[in-house]
Amino acid sequence: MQNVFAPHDHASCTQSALTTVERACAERGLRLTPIRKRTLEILLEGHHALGAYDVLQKLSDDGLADKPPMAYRALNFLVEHGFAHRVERLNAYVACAHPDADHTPALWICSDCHKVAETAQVAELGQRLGQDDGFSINTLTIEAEGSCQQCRGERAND
Amino acid sequence: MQNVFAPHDHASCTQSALTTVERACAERGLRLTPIRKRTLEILLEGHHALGAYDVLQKLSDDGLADKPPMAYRALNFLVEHGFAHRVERLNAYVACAHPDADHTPALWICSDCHKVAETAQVAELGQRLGQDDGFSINTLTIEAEGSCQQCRGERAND
DNA sequence: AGTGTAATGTTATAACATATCAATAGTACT
DNA sequence: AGTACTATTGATATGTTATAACATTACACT
Repeated sequence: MQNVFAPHDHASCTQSALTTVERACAERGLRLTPIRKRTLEILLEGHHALGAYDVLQKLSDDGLADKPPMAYRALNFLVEHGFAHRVERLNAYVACAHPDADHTPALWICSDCHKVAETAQVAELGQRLGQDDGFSINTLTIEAEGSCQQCRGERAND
Repeated sequence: MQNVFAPHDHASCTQSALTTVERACAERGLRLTPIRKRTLEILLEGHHALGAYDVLQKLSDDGLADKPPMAYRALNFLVEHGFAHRVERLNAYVACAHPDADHTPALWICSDCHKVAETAQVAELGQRLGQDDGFSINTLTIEAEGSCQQCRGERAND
């Protein structure tokens, strides 16, 4: 998994995510309807978290949806099936960087460039944390705000 | 640190938290004004997360505050100084179970009894996670939703 | 065509949060 | 005590995020 904070070929990055999701939907009998697909594309435009109303605005520009529930439904579909993540700290959403894996990600939110990256699976870690307290975890949220290597590097050159 | 999910002497639990916060404020030159103190007491009434407007309602019942900013100011004061935590997943607030330590807690949210517990410090763990990605963490959020031992035990008896 | 289910469309409102400015209370100094 | 300073509170208005509830349309299967 490449570092989303670093410069990269974003077009191919987007395309591969889209293809992966399309395949996953086909396999699982899920319908990637126009609204849902466009919502995913919108989230994939950058590695930034977008609020539901930001997404709605773009959907509205495209004439696809113009009421809050429409955006929320599409976003919830993507989140439910692991094609996007909700960023709790931002009340916002990001496209998933590797939608083919069933994973509990840790999200890194750079407060400088506002990009959001995710790590590999950390579910195991959570289970271990919970066990100490006899707590059985359904869903785990790990999010950090800080600064990415790229932004720290740039600040050093100021 | 005792298990908040388990039955316990809540009066003394509350009292000791209150005393600890009072002492901390005295030491650090912070003003635990009536609104702030009452807000803490409200959060301490149970180990549940309360929304800002729930808190506001109670403050209003006591004639202490009746406008949203008043509740938010008190809550933010408590959170800033480590006397309460914001639960991102719930957009809600819990009293801190050990307000004397500077800590990054992991919060366990029982979806059955709705109590919220916290573990000991997990900041170190986060730093380690972040390092792998060259990410420098300012604040770390770890929250899990699941079921506590007590509620699982009770369900077994259904 | 008829039925069941999933998805979309629409209205209204609930729930959460803050910007801004005015008034007041506490505090520190002369 | 009086003044200046700062923190806190009081009040208005609005911004932002999210969902309940219900109607309609599209699709899949018989």
